[in-house]
Parts: sequence; structure tokens; C-alpha cells
Amino acid sequence: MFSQSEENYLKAIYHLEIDADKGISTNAIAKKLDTKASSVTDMVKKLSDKEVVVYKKYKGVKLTNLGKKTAASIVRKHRLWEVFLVEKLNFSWDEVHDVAEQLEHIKSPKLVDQIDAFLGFPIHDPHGDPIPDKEGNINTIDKSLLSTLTKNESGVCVGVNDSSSEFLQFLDKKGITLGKQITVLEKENFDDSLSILIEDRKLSISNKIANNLYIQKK
Amino acid sequence: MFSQSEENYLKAIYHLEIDADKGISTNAIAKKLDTKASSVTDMVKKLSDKEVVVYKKYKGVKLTNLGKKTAASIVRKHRLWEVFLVEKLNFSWDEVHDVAEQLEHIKSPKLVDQIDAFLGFPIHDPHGDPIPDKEGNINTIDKSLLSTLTKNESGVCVGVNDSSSEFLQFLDKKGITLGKQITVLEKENFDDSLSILIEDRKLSISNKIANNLYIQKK
DNA sequence: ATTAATTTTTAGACAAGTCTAAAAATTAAT
DNA sequence: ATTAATTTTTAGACTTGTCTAAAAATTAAT
Repeated sequence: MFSQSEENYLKAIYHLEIDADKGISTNAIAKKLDTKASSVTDMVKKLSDKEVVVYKKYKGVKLTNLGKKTAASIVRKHRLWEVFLVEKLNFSWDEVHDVAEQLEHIKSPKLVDQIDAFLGFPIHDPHGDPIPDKEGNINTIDKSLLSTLTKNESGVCVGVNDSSSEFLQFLDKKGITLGKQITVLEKENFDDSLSILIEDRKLSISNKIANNLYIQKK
Repeated sequence: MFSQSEENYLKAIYHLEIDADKGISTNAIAKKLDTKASSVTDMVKKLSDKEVVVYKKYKGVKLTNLGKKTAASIVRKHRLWEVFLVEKLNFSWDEVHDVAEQLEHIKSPKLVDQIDAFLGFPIHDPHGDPIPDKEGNINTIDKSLLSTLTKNESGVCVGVNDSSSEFLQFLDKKGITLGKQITVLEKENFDDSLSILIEDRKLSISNKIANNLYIQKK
């Protein structure tokens, strides 16, 4: 069994590993969890004893298979709860994160299974992120950051890279929601801002925004 | 804001206060929380600093108004979650306690309000216990332990005094559920066991059972 | 290839919450 | 009203998770 703190570390490492092949540095984890590198060193030793990470001094950490499975089950819970909050309790997608952050630590396999069934076995959370199955497998679709599209390319909005309520509310304000078709009309070399077409409306989008929106090209 | 531990103490004191006018002893709290009296003394000092209990050395503790309200809000959450688990997620009434014990500590006023509405503003949990409203008021009905009924008295089963899964499963096995009409046919002086009538069936009930079943006389 | 800058780890400390064992206060018993 | 039994509190210690400051290792720079 893992403490809330241990679970948070596992989740952080899990997310950091997604785009990183080498070991994750204690500094990176510290930044992610808003804590100190020395605290991370301590915790990582504990997790190593519990065989959920492999840790070599100064070399960073990697999740073991057990670690990956454990982390995935936490992410699974987090995302299922997010779906529940949005679909059943009228939360908006920018309100769910903090609550899901608490709910993900509830320990009850039956609860997770029943919520999953109650929601009709969803595959994506409200931000477009895939929900790992019980074994920890995730159904990754090939998506690209909007910022990587070139003039005249288009696709469907399928996810966000930043789940902060500020960003999500901004998207709401601009009418950008998951499932909508987006076409790049123009890309400015100067600041990498984009002019896009979304539902017959023309929008101007900064690079920062485009860097946090995932598109499935087609 | 209160820690999970502090919340558990408040809840324990709240429940112990229900049938007790004087201050609650540290020993009683220790027993309820399965901890040591010395730990209780420490915690009770903290709670006193936070003005949720009044504590005089060797004199036990009492909840302040703030303490009562805080405790009631935890009990409210606990009972709402129990209803949710039973009504929406197919848990049986003997499975909900441990999960609700975790869920009650989730901090999100909106979540509680929405669950409440989602469930149609229930007034009782699956065990017949009243759900405090937002202000902490509870709708107490006048119920009596089955063990206090005399021959030929009857009423409706409205609650249990013991929520252990052992007891609840026993009731399930005997077909005793909330809402059913019960009549006392006979009461043995020797062991205070009862012969009762429930839905045209005649059952023999020990005093221990009768001491944990609430009846609304009529 | 040394020196300098950065990252990581260690060492020691602290807060929360708990425990055991001993001391103090209260309650019960004669 | 003392003494005995019980309850409650205190004192000191331990665990988990964190921190700061210093030491050690790694990486970058000349």
C-alpha cells in the first residue's frame, strides 16, 4: 500500500517519463511536485525499497513495471473521476483538477470499477487524455501540437497540454472545445502566432496557446 | 482547515456527544478511535487551540458551535456518499462504510452540493441515519430500540445502531430491511430474546440484535 | 584538463501524529 | 478521611515527510 505522498511521486514520475527515455532527475520531480530536490532524494529511496522505481545515485529514477502499473492506476482514477464530475455533476472542465487530485487517492477497487461502468467505460477524460485500463495500458492516439501544423493543414482538436483553469477558460471563451475542426490559415514567422479557422470563425492564436492544444491531423 | 486526523476526532466527539451531556472523556474518544488516551490528550489540545472544542484538564471535552458545525459537515458528507454508493454504484449497505470513511474527507463544497442534488436531496443514509443539512441541523425522528418494545407493540424498522457489515449481513439474511413492519409477539424474561412478526414470518431475535435495531413505534 | 557552475546528496532539524512508561489527578472503597 | 484503583496527563521517543545548509558528484566552460 502506498501513502498519498508516495502516490503523488509515482504519478509525477509517470508523467515525466512519457517524453523522456533516460532516468528522471530529482530536480525535475521536485519542480513538478513543487518541493525540494532533497525531499525527492529521500522519497525516491523509499520508493526504491518498495521496488516501484530503480534509483542509482546521481542517475535519476525510472519506474519499474510495478511502478508503472501503480502510477497508471492512479492516473486512471484521476481521469475517471474527472469524467464523473463533468458528466454527472455539472462541473466544467476547468474545475475538475483539484477535486480529482483528492479523489484519485481513495482506495477501493470496487469503487473504481463501478464508477467506470456507471460512466459507460469512457476512454478519454474531459481534457482528451486517455484513461488507462485496469492493467495500465493506454490507448494513445497520434496527436500533434497545433503549433507544429503548417499553413493549410487541418485536424480535430483532441486534447490540451495544459490543464490549468486559466487556459481552459480561455479556450471556452474562444469557443475552442474538443472535437472541433481547426484549419491553419496562416502562420507568422515573426512570433509563430497562427491564424486559424474554427467553425467558420477566424481566430488569431498565439504560439503559447498553439503549444498547448493537441490536434489529430487528417 | 482541518487535517484528516482532526476531522476524525471531531466526528468521534460529535457521535459520542449525542447521548451524553457532560464532557467526553479522553478515554471514550480513545476507545472510539482505537488509539491511546495520551494521543487524544495531545490532539484535544490542538482542537482547543483551534476553538472547535472546549477542554479543561481531567474534565473531558465538548464541541463548540463551530466544532459541531464542522463535525456535522463531515457526517453529512459521509452519509451522502453512502447514499451515492448504494443508490448509484450498486454497493450494498454493508459495504459502504469504509469507502465513505475516506470520501468524507474530500474537500470541495461544490462536490457535496452537487452530489446532494444528484441524489435528490436524501434525508437518510442507507442505514436510516439522518443526513445533516448544510447548517448542520439534523432531522431527528423519534425512534426506539427494538429491545425497548413490549409484547404486542409494533412499528417500522427505521435504522440500525451498529453498522458493521457482520450485523448488516445478518439482517439481510433474515430479511430485515428498513421500512418493514415489525411486531413483538413475545419477550422472554430469561434472556430478553424476542419473537417478532415481520411480513407474515415469525422470527426469533436475540437481545443483542434487538439492541441494535431502531423502530419507529406506531 | 583543470576550473567553474550546476545538480544531487547528505546531515541535521522540524512538525504532525502517534506510542510507552511514569507521574499526577480524580474517583471509589474501606 | 485515608488508602487503593482508575483515569488522565506529561515526558520523551519514534515515524513520515518535509526543509535548509553544506558536502559531494556531475556537467559545462575555458
